[in-house]
Amino acid sequence: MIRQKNLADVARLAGVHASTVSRVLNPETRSMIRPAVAQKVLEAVAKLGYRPHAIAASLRTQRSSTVGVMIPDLTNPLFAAIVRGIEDALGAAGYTAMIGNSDNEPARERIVLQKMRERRVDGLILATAHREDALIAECRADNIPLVLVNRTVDDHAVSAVVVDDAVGIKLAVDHLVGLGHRAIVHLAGPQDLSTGRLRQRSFARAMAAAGQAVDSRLVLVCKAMTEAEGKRQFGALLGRRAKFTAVLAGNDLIAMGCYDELAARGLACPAAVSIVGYNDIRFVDRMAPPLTTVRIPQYDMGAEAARLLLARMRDPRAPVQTITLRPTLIVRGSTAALRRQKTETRNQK
Amino acid sequence: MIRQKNLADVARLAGVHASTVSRVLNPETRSMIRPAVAQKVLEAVAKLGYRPHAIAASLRTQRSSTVGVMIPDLTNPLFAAIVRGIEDALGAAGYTAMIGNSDNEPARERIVLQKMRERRVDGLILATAHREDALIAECRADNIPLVLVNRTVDDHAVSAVVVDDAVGIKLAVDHLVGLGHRAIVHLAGPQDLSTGRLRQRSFARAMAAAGQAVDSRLVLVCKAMTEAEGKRQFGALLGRRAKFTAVLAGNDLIAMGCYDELAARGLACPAAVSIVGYNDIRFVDRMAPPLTTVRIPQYDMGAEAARLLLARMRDPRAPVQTITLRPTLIVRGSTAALRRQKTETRNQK
DNA sequence: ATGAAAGCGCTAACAG
DNA sequence: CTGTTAGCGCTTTCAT
Repeated sequence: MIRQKNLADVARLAGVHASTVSRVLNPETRSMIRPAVAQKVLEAVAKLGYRPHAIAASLRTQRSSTVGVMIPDLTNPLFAAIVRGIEDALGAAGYTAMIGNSDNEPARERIVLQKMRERRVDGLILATAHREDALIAECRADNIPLVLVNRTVDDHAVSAVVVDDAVGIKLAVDHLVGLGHRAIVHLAGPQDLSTGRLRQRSFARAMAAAGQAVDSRLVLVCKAMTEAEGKRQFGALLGRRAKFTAVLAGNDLIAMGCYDELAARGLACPAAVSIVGYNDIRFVDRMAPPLTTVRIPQYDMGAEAARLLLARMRDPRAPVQTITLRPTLIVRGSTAALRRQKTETRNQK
Repeated sequence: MIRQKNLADVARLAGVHASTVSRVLNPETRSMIRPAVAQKVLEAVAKLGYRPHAIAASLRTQRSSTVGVMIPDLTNPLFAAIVRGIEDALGAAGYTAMIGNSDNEPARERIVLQKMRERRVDGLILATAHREDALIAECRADNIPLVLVNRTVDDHAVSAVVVDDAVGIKLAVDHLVGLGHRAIVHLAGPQDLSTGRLRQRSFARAMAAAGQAVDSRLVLVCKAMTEAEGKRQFGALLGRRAKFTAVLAGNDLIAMGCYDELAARGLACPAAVSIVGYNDIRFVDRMAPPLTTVRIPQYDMGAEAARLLLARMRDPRAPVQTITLRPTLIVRGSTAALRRQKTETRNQK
């Protein structure tokens, strides 16, 4: 690859000094230069096909215009949607996202974060928060602008964009209770995640508010928010012949795991069991049956997180705040009135 | 944010020169330094919590260790999977991916590419190739290491990792013909994309090879590989009362659009129409009905593209090559033998 | 085996 | 309004 043109090359051709070229090219300083000169400079730029050297500029300005975005896994549609929201909002402000996948492994989290900080990202958006998170504490101590998305930390010492899970879970529980369900299973997410924990607590509260007793044997904690783990836990429950008529899953993937386990046992949803998911990730509306789930504004969460971070990067003393977005219930085919499924439930063996 | 530690800080504490610290920290030059000194340096590094300044290093070495990855849309599971493959393979070699979404808009493609080149990416992986692509021609002229993935260009002047669509389409056609289908629709992708074009031509050839005449009225070209466009084209076909019993869609999303249109008209798949997709993106196995489709090794395509690029970046004279991976047919519930659906097809209005 | 010095390309005081 | 100058933090030749 041949040497790219630099400011000096452009300056020479335009018959001005390099700093003049720099000023022409920077919108902030453009007005300092006489239009006639600016014109000449722009022509030289075009003629040489000059491209600014962002790395050199970063070194000089001590700003990379890059934001680190760490998520568990890009192939999870939830995070893909959040990332798009982040990228679009950052891009509009001239920032670029540097994306890293942690696969929910703390070791990888460290590596990814280390790499981002070596590249001197101006800020971080993390979708990987644990309720108590040493890595996040470190970032905070180092005073790097930081926003969490989807999950948050227990001490709320960091800005975050989350969903009102109390509302979301209540919508789901009331829907099921309204359909006549009483024995409702909750397949909670990991309890070291704010989402897993809050949804579980909200489940208990919502049931109480609906005048229903929670059977603690019907609350199981999944070790991960995955289909495999959902299937495993739900399978264990079915294996011990628990009595129930509906399941509220910690997220859509866990709900998918329930679908799998039901299929494996020849049971039908919603005929034998009603199932509600959480998040409304892409494609769950096309499943068999279409999944009733709690919709959260995935793209907007990302965009909002980016905006929060942008504000923080502009003004490092911007206040820590948690933005809580409202979820909505999307009723589809995976839930049905108890009456209709009663007989078939008895066939459960 | 307080000033981060630099090499000079570490050097001072360790009582050596900054260049010595640099040599200790670089695996390539580590052996130049006496172990005792290296030890002292490492201690100073740890004590100060020194983090290398990747941007400064990049400016000096003229290598960013970053690769630009442009895709149409991250929320399309096909590209999310490809990106994961790319990221994992790049990461293993110490490179980072800078991801950009084009949304299939040429204007955005230009902007994204411009940004990547300003950041001096060491190479590019593009999943956005058009059969004739001016942007790619530019990159080639500028001699930047470049690999295409999924799609390629007509002149094959650029390295690429693609799928053998002739094989994939033939598998699909033979499957349908084997089920007794004769009047088969092909909803092709855009003809300015290698995938859209090649799959359409392969469809004609595979039909011929199977001894079937292609009714040109049954071949429609979608303007985009999306659900909406699939639904639209398929709807138009149904609107004009075309006679057919099966559809081979240009990709899974187009197939989803067919599902939508059938549902809107109260027609059943596969009872009224058999449908085959392409790509086997995540979740199509859970649709109603589970989609019969051609599986392509999405993650591996990404990983392979990254490896090709890494080789090219190491040795700029590495040969241009196209790697063609084999697809497989995944038979699920969206296809059925003709006999069973015959009567219902007649009910089509 | 280590230090000294230069310079990657840019921006931002400062000078005029 | 434009030029001069210094320096961001690092790597790498060159010297010792």
